[in-house]
Formats: sequence, C-alpha cells, structure tokens
Amino acid sequence: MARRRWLDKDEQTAWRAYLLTTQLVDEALDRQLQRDAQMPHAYYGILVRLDEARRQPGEGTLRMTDLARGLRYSQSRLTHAITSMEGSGWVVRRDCPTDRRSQLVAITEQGVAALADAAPGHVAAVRSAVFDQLTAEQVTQLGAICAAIVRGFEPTVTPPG
Amino acid sequence: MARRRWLDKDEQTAWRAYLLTTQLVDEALDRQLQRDAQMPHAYYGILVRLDEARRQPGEGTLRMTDLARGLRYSQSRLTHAITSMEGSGWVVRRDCPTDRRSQLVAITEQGVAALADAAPGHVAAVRSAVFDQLTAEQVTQLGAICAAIVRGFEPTVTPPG
DNA sequence: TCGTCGTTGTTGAGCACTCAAGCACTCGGC
DNA sequence: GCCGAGTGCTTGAGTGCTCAACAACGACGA
Repeated sequence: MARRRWLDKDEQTAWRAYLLTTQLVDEALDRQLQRDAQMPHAYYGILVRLDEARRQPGEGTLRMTDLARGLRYSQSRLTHAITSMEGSGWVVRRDCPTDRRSQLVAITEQGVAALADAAPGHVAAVRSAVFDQLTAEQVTQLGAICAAIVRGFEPTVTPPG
Repeated sequence: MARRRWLDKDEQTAWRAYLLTTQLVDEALDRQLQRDAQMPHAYYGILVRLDEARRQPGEGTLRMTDLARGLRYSQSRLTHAITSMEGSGWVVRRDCPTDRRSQLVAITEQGVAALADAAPGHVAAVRSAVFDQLTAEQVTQLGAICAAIVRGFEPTVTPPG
C-alpha cells in the first residue's frame, strides 16, 4: 500500500490554507462570543440544540447521551459543559422518569434569552468571516466537500465474508 | 445595512457541515498525534516551522516573535508551548546577540527525530481524514475557498480620504 | 542624558478539554 | 432472585489555551 505517500504540491497548499482557515475562523468566533456573550463557541452550539429541542412537541428536553451524540461531544466534555452552564443559569438538569441512570437537560428562560442576545452578533461574525468572502458556488462546493469528509468518519459496515 | 440577515438554507447546511468537519478532523489529528507521538497538533506545526528554518542557509533559528507571526499564534501561546517543548528536549532557546529582548529558538536533534517519527503517521491520518475523501477538483476548490477566507482576515489598507 | 513610546517576551490565574477511573443503574440469561 | 455485561453519567488530574499584567529592552526626539 501507498501509505507513506507524501502530500503533493496542490494538497500541501490546500492543507496549509485549510489549517490556517480553521484556526482563524475558530479564534474569531470564540473571541467574539466570549467577549459579547460570555460563552465559548461550544456552549453556543449546546444552547442551539437545546433551543431546537424546546420547540419540538413533547418534553423539550434531551438526554445527556443524545445531546452528546448529536454534537459529537464526549460524555465527559458535555458533563463539564452542562455543569458550568447550569451555574450560569442557562440550563437545568432533571432526573429521567423512565431510566434512573439518565439525566435530562433543558434550556431555561435565561438560556433562551442568552441565546437570543448572542445570536445576531454571532451570525454577523460568521458572515463576515466566511460567507462574505465566498461566492454562492463556493458555498455549495464547501458544503459538498465537508459532507464528503464527514461521510469518511461515519462507521462503515464491514461486509460479511 | 443588512447586518441582521440570517443564514439561508444553503449557508446553514454548509455551515453545520463545516463545523462538524473541523471538529472531527481536528480531534482525529490531535488524538493520533497525542497517541503516537505524545504531542498536540500545535506542537507538530511548530516543529515543522523550526525544521524548515533549520534547512535554510544561516542560523537555522527563529525569533519567538517571527515564529509566532508565521503560525499566527499569540506570543503567550508560543511562550507556553516552547517552554513545554524545551522540557521535552525538542527545542532550545538562545539569547539573540543583536537584541537582548529577543529570544531565538532552534529545533534540536531530538526534535528532528521526533518530527521524523511523527510525520508518516500524521500524514497518513491527514490523508485518510481529508484527501482520500475528495476528488482532485475538490482539493483545488478547497484551496481556493480557504484562501478567500484567509484573505478576509488580512488587514485591509484603508484608502486615504 | 533623559523621558517616552513601542517592542519582546514571560508570568499566573482561569478555563475548557481529554483521559482514565469509578459509581449507579438496566437488561438478559440462568 | 441473582450475577454479569453493557449503559449513562460523573469525577479529578493533567494539559494547553486565553487574557491581563508586567518586566526588560530599543529607538528616538528634546
């Protein structure tokens, strides 16, 4: 197998540009959210998920595990994050009535408010960092490229035999 | 101005895919390097830069500031990183002969060896996570997209008047 | 020579994450 | 009932980052 093959020139260029891009974008968004909404980017994502769950019919809560799987966070990471966010009053934990191991999480009114406050500035930052720089065609391309990469991480079913 | 404009459907899709992609790729590379080479991804990048400097004619060293600017790291981040890497024996600090504020950094033989050990596995991980999933055309597209985003972060000269 | 300002680098507190370990519970077979 | 494996969540140590404050030096004009 050709596992030791190096990156060719085009790949090198693309890779370095990719690394720099993700670093710059990540830092910009994290800094903006930390400054204007006192939360790291990861917490914003958690609030978004919980807010979406709230709008669904039913409980409006999510099990820790389901939330972690949806965000692809480790259980431990989510536990630490929720503990901190509970301290900020943005979320609450509840015991699960059907499985005593599980914990349900729900966004609070305060959390909804914090998200509503943070969203406009965050979206503006995303726009100015990313979408203002790209053509509509490039947005489509970016979506396809990322989808392909994500697909590579999905567990592949090993064929029988 | 239309600063409050939301993300449209295509942008939403692309953005969520982008976030998931960077998270998955970052974690995969960090984990692989941590496991196989006992270094975080950021330290790998520092070693690469210092190794490139070593191949150049001249001192083969870089000032802390120049290294930080090249990698777009904060001074503080680099100081902490170099301190830790010096503890691992991968780099050394030297006083700058022409400016007593400055510190020069050089990669050691041990650092060169650590990088040489780490490189094949790392490149394989990059390949399997990213380039194996993309067509040649997509690699070109990705390079152009990232270059455009990076350009957006470059300081723009405000025109006189 | 002096004061001032910009540059260079370090420090330490605070924080979010990882990893390994552990506790409490559920489920299924006996 | 009871044991074992699997699941859900938490804990705490270790680590790398940010941010603000600071110390030391260089450059330059008065």
